[in-house]
Amino acid sequence: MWVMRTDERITLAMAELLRRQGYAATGVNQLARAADAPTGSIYHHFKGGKREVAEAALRSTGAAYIRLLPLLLDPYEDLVEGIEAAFAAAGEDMRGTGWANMCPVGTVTGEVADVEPRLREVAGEVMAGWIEEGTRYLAGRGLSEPGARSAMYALLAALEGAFILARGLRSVEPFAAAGRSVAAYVAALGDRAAEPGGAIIR
Amino acid sequence: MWVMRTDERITLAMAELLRRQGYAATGVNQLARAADAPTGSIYHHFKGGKREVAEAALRSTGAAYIRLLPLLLDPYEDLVEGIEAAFAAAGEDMRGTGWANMCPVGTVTGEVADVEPRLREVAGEVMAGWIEEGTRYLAGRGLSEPGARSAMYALLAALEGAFILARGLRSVEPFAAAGRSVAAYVAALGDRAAEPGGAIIR
DNA sequence: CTCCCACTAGAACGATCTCTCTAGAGAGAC
DNA sequence: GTCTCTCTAGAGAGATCGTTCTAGTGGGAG
Repeated sequence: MWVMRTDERITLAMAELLRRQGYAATGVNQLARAADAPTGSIYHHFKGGKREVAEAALRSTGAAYIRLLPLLLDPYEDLVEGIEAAFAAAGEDMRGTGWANMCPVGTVTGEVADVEPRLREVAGEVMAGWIEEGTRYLAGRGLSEPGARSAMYALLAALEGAFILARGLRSVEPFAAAGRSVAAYVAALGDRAAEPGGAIIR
Repeated sequence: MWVMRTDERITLAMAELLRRQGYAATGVNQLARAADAPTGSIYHHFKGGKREVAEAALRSTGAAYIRLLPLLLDPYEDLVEGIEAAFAAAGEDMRGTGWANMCPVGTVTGEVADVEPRLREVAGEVMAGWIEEGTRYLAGRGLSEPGARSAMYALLAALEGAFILARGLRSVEPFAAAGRSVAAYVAALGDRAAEPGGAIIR
């Protein structure tokens, strides 16, 4: 049977801990236990220690998350409808995991951007990548480039915020409302793009 | 000259630290230094220790934040226009503070909801209060009650998410886009409410 | 004045933190 | 077989954590 490499196990365990309890509250010993690896192995694979593990975890989950965008939206011919459905799916996933499945990138950014500047940088790079890829995707679905970019900013903001509200309120309602809001925005962008005057800029 | 009570100073310093570096990364000694109070005084005023101080900080900033809603939106006769302006103002405030002025309620919720259940509860109460008061306000501005509630969920989600994105990306663009998105949603709700058929539900 | 009590002040405690260090296991080269 | 090198394993160092504890200060009541 194939087994995961130790450094991958460590990265994955860190990502899981980050999204449940953040960076500062996660200890190296706890990480070692979760990854089923001794403390020494962590420092063997990640000479930068806890921070370097967190960087790797942010990058790896960042890459995984953006792949969900086409995965969730491709099945819907109507983009607006797809967005509402995607938000609803995210909400159900959160409910199913006991309101724990936060986005680690958002959690870490909110938590220690000042105290750990390197993590802020990495999170910023991941987010910028999301914007770029997401903009390309939405433009491919018919939005103007500036409209797609703006919609992507709005979508990510609504999504990250919905995670937080849902976690605090223990309700999927924030996801439902955020989805309707972003859908309305994309619909408005599309309407205006379809007008005789042509595409709208903002 | 009037001086602030010690417990108020402690609460305020905690709120400031929470929104800059979160709960876990904030130490009691650091809090004492920031509040200019000895460690003993903290435990005299807050027998529950660090957690109780955080609870007080969440409640007090929660009450302060919701007051901003009418303060920012009342000057605008057009609600949709006011929402865009309010988001822009929040973004500029964040830029002006070096991208540090997060919402402590959002930060703490994302960070330690699992590890500190009591803080999650308090954050949930604060958020629920925001929804209630905000719904009343938006209904007073002409939205149907269900529409106002949904808009409030969307507004808060977009706002909390914009804080995070702006902090990571060091840009006000997330606030601008989130503002446009929520504005588009409120406009759509209003349009439909103004239709001959009457108010829309969702 | 004395008494009282709210509060200040910070030393000290045990636990826990990140990180380092030494010892050895195990696979592949020769 | 032996040598080598990567990785495992966890004990330990040194700092810092949240909290408790004792001592002392200062202002108002009687």
